[in-house]
Amino acid sequence: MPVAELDRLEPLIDLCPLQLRPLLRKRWQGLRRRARAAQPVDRGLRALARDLETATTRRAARLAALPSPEYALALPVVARRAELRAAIAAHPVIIVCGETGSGKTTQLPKICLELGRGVDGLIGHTQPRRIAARSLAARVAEELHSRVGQAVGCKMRFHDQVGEQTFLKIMTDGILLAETQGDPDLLQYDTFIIDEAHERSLNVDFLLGYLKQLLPRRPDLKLIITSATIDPERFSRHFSNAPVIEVSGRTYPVELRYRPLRGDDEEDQDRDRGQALLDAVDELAREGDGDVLVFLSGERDIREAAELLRKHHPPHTEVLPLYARLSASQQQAVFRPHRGRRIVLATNVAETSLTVPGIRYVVDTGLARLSRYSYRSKVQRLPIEKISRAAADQRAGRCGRVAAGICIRLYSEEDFAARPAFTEPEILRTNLAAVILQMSALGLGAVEDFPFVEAPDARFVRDGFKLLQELGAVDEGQRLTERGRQLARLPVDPRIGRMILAAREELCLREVLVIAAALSVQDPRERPLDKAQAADEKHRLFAVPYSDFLGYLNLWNAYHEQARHLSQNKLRKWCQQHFISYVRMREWHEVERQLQRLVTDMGLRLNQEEAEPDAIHRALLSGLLGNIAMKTAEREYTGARNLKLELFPGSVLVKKRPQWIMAAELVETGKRYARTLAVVEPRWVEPLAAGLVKRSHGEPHWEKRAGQVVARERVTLYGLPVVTQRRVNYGPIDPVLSRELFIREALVAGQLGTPGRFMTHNRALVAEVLELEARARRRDLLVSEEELYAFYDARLPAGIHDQVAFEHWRKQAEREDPRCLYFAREALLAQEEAIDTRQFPAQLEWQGLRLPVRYRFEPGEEDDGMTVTVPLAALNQLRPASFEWLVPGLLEEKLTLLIKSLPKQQRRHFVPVPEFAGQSLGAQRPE
DNA sequence: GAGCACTGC
Repeated sequence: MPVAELDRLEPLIDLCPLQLRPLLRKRWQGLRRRARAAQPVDRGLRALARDLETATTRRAARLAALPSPEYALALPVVARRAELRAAIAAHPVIIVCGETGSGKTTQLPKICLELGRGVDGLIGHTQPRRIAARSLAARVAEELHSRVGQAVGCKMRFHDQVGEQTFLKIMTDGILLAETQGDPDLLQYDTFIIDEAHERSLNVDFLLGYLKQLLPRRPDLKLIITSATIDPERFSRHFSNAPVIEVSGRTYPVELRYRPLRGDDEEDQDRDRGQALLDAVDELAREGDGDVLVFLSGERDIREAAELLRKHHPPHTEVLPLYARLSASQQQAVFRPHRGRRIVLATNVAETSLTVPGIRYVVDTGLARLSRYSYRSKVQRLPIEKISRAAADQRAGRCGRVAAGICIRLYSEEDFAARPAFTEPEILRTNLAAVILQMSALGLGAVEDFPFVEAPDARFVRDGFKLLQELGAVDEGQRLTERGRQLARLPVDPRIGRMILAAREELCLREVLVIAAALSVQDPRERPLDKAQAADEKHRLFAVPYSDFLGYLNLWNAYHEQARHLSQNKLRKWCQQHFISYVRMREWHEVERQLQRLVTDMGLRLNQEEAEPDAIHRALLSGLLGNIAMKTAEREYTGARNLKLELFPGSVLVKKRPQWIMAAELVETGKRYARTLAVVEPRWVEPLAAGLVKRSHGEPHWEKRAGQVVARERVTLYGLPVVTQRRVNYGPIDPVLSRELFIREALVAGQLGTPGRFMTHNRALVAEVLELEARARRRDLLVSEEELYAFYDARLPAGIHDQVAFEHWRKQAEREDPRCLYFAREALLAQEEAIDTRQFPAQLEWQGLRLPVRYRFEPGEEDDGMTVTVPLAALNQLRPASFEWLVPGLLEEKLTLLIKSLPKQQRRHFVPVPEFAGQSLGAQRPE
C-alpha cells in the first residue's frame, strides 16, 4: 500500500515549482527507504501528499495565469518568432544577435513566456545597468498590460519589485551574480536571458562561466545570450557551438566619412585636433539641419572643445557637454526639446549607457579613456587609446536611429582598418581580487580551471591572490580564510571591506561604515566647469585639513544634521547650494544602511562613543596598506615597490605635503596620482601588516648596559621604511651570530660587567702579556683574538648570547670547575721563547734615583718607545745624553738605525750592520 | 593643479 502511494506521488514532484523540487524529492526518497525497511511511513506520506498537492496547485495556478503576449509586428525579432521559438525549444543555449531596433531585448522575454517558460521558475533577464533594467521592466510590463511587481518583476540594489505572480524578473547582472551565493543552482529560474553580452563586462563574463558550470546540473534550464553583432561566435564556442541566430536591426544607413588629422607626428595632430572638429561640424552644417554627437575621450577634451565651438559658432547653436560625472540636471539637458542646432560633446556614456535622442550626425575622434590595471605597478591606469572597430561602429550607429545619418571619423580609413576588431574584455584589463574572492566563497574550484569565455592572464590571477593575501582573505595556500568569507559577504571592494572588518577592533565601525560607503559610491560633490571656484569654496566647509576621509564624514554629519529638520525640498535646496548631488547623497545613505545591516548580521557591534581620528585612520589603513607613500622630493612621493606618485590636486593634503600618506586609490591618468588621502603615522603600519613587512638588521654589537647583543632594526613594507633605527635585542633574531659577538665583545674584549673572578684574572693576564709586547716592541706575543675566541667558544654552550643566560650557565659550570674560564699564562703566549725582562727593566737606577719606565709600542705617537718619569727636583741633575742609551733591549735597534743613517763612505766599514750593532752593545753606559 | 563607464551579498 505505501509503495503504491509512493509510486503515485513521484511524478507529481516534477509538477511543482522548481525551487521546491529538491526538498520534496528528498522527502520522497526518505519515505521510500523507510517503506522498504518496513518502517511506518503513514504520517510522512500524508504530509508529503498534502504538500505536493499545494505545490502542484501553485504551479498550475501559475500556468493558468501565464500572460499571453501580443506583438507589435513591425519588429524584426517578432517576424522571426517561430524560428526563435523552435530554437529555444530545441537547444539549451542559443545566441541571438542583432543591432539596436531589432526588438531582441523587449520581445525575447515574451517569446519565452509563449513557450511556457517562467512557470516552473522565473525567466531571469539581466541588464548591465540599473537605469536600463528599470526602464525595460516598465516597458515590458506595459506591453503585457501589467505593472512592474506583478507579471514583470524588477530587482536591483535597493529596489526589489518581484512578487508571487512574477514570471519575468528583470535585474542587473550584478544581482544575479549576488544571488549565486544563496542559491548556487539558481533554482528560482527556469530561463535566463543575458542581455548586452557583447559589452563583455566583468559581470557578464563571470556569469557566462558560472552558467556553463551550472548547465550540466540543470538540464531543464534555457539560456539565451543576446549580443550586438560583435563576435557572437565566441559565445557559441563557449557553449559547445550553440546556434547563433542573427536578427536584422531596424536602423537607417550611416554614411562614413574619413577626415584624418593633418600633420605627420602626434604633436602636429594634437594641434590640428581642434581645427578638425570645427571643420567636421562645419561640413555637417552644410548637409542640413540636425543635431551632432561628438565623441571625445574625457572631461578635459570636452571642456576645450566646448570653448572652441562656442567661439566659432553662431548663437543659435547650443553646445552641451555630457559625461557621467555631470550633475543629473546637466545631463538631463540633452533630453530637453530645443530649437536650432545642438552639438552634444560626450564621452563613452553616449556609446552605451545613454541614448541621446534625435542625433543625425556623429563626429568620432576615435579615442577613449580605457581602464587598464597594471599588475606590475598595482595601479589602475586610464590611458587614452584608439577605440576598436566594433566601438567605432557602435558610435557611428548612434546617428542612424531616426533617419539616415552621417558619421565623420577624424582618422583615416587605413587607421580604422588597422585597429583591433573588438575592445578587450574587462576581465583581461582589471584587478581580479574581487572576482577571485567571489569564486573562492562560492567554492568554484581553481581559478585556472574555471570556464571563462576568455581566461585572464595567469599574472593577473596571481596578482589578485596577492592582494587577497595582503588583506588576509586567503592564506599562503590561497585558501579562503574566515576573514575572506566575511569579506565576500560585503558588497564592496575587498580593500574597503577590510577597512570595515578592521573597524571592529579599533572601535570605530560607525564612522568607517560611512567612509566605506562614501568610497563605494560616486563622489557626491559636484564641480560644474563654470562654477568650479564657488563649488570648491562650499566644499571647503566640510574639509578636514589632514584627511579627505574625515572630510567625507564631516559632509555626512552636516547633511544628516540638515536632514533632521528640513523638508525633502529644502534639503535638496541645501544640497544645491553646497554643490552636493542629492541623488548621490541618497545612494551613499542607502549603501551605508545596507552595510550597517550586513555587519550587524555578522555580529559586529557599532561603537556608541565617538571614535578617535587615529583609530579611524588605522582601520582605513588596514585596507590600504599597499597604498601608503612617503615624501621623497618636493612634489614626489614614493609608494609601494618604489612607485613614484603625486598627490591628486583635489585633495586637502596637496599643499600640506606631509611626510607619510595613505590613499584610497592610485590612478594613472596624465601622471600617477594618489587620490583621497590622509596623513598617516608610519608606526601604525607594522602592527597592521604582520606577515607583510620585511625586517633587516644592521650594526649588531654588544651593549654592556643592556647586557645584550643589540642591533638597529629596519622594517619595510613593500620597500617603504616604516621603522628605522630601532634598537632590538638581536639574540633571538640571530642566535649564532649573537653568540659570536658575545664572545668577541663581551668576553674576549672584556666588555662584560660580570662578578665572575675569571674576568679579572683573564684581564690581568692579558694586560701582562700586552705590557710585555710593549716593552719588546713586538706584536706577536699575545695569542691572536681568534685563539682567545676559540677558548670561550669551546666552553660556552650554543644558544648563550646575553648576560643573563651567561651568568646562569657560569654559576653551574663553576660549581664543577671554579677555574673553568681561567686562561693559562702559557696559553696566552704565542711565542715559546720567553722575553728577558731584564732587557726591559721596569725602572732605571741612576745616581741613587729609581726612575719608573713605561713602554709603549705605537710608532708615530709621541710616547712611542719608553718613557721615563723624572721627579721635578731631580731634573737638573740629569744629562739628556744619558737617556740616549735607553734600555738594553732597545739599544740594538737604535744602533742599527744610527749606522744605517751614516754617509755611505763611513757606513761601508760597519757591514754587516746588525753584527756590528750587536757587538757594540757591550759598551758601558756613562754615569 | 585635475579621471572612461558600470555593478553588488
